[in-house]
Amino acid sequence: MYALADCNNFFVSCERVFRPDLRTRPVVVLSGNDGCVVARSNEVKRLGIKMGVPFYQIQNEVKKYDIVHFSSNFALYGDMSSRIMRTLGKYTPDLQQYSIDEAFLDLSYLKTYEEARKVCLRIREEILTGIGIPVSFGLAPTKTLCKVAGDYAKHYAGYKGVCCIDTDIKRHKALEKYPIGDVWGIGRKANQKLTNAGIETALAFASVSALLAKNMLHKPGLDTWRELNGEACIENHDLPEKQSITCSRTFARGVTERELLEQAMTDFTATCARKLREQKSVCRQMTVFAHSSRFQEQMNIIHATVSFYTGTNNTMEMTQQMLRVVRSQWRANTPYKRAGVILMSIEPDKGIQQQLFDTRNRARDQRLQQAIDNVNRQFGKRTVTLAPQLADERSKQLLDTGVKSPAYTTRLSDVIVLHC
DNA sequence: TCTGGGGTCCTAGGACCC
DNA sequence: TCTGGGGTCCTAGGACCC
Repeated sequence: MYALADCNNFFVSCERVFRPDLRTRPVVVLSGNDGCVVARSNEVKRLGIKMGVPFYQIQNEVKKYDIVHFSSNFALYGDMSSRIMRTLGKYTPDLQQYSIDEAFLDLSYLKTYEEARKVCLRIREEILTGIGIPVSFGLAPTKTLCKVAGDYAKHYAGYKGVCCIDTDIKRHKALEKYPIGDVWGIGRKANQKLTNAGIETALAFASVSALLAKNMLHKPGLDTWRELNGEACIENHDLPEKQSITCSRTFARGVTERELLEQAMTDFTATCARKLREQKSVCRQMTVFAHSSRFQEQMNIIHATVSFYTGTNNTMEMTQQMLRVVRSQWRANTPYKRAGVILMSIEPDKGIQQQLFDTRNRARDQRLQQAIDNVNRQFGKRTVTLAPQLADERSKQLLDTGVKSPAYTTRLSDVIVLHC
């Protein structure tokens, strides 16, 4: 027995906690550079504005309906998320966080679905009053069915935020009206394929033979088919350690100055390496990329994957390699619009294979890196940086974000003060 | 003018082995 | 004329998720 806890309109809800005046107004939260809509209030959803639509394309609606917009504030969303996850964790021995605003709770320790439903109602109330975020719950024997139930909980007020699929009759009724394309794991391509074959609802898909499901959609599709039929087979892929770590950005404008691009990418490399050290890992591969706008006809691309013979998490070593790639592939007069660094082949930092002809003094590298990390942990992330990372005004403009709310819960100077 | 960022898993096909 | 059979490992790219 699983429960899916899913925050409603999460980023928008976070903003509204500290701006109660916006509770009844249409609100959107935007991606980096205020590019796309990544979260919408119910009022905005009702206007038919789609997830991921470029913000500039909806300017008419913004004016007409007086839509309020925010740039993403991940310091706020991350902190609100961890508060919610802590609360959920009190009610299950096995909490599987699935995304910033969703988690599966294993509730098999409870005897009946009715008991589980009451627990979910109680958690919902606790989070709503204690943290201020509305959460919907889907209860079912499989995670895919939880997703379906969660959807019903969100869209029909009668469920009071908790919907339960615990009998075959309820499963039938729920899947009958559920479009196949909305099922968790069925994406654009699979949806097209299934609708072409006349399979338009989740129930229609669940009713075909296992063989047909597998032939049409391979293993992932077969897993979805099983889950819809009540057989739990999507594992708790608890991956405490990331298998890849990315830091990438689209710039506010095309960057033609090489030093400026190097500066931004040194920052990306440093962020990736810090995350790698935080999870006590090393990597053996790093992909470095930068390219001009993907909406232009001809794209100029910097792209290379560097291998480290000895697994590393050292910012300086990785930065040297990153700069070597950028300097050898950089082309003048190219406006680089997007760039990033991806770390792969990640392993625990214990028992790294040493190399006979290693030219680096790794013990010394590590002491220096630790010293820098200690200073930065105590005095702030950018207290000690590499020289190419030195931020100047131009780089701030590159990553400029428009209207960001204060870091209400993570920066002392932004805490709201009440004068009574 | 303007179009996000960070992940996972699966599969096919190549290279290689005996 | 006729050109084996059974494996493993790695990688790139596709599909999917929020």
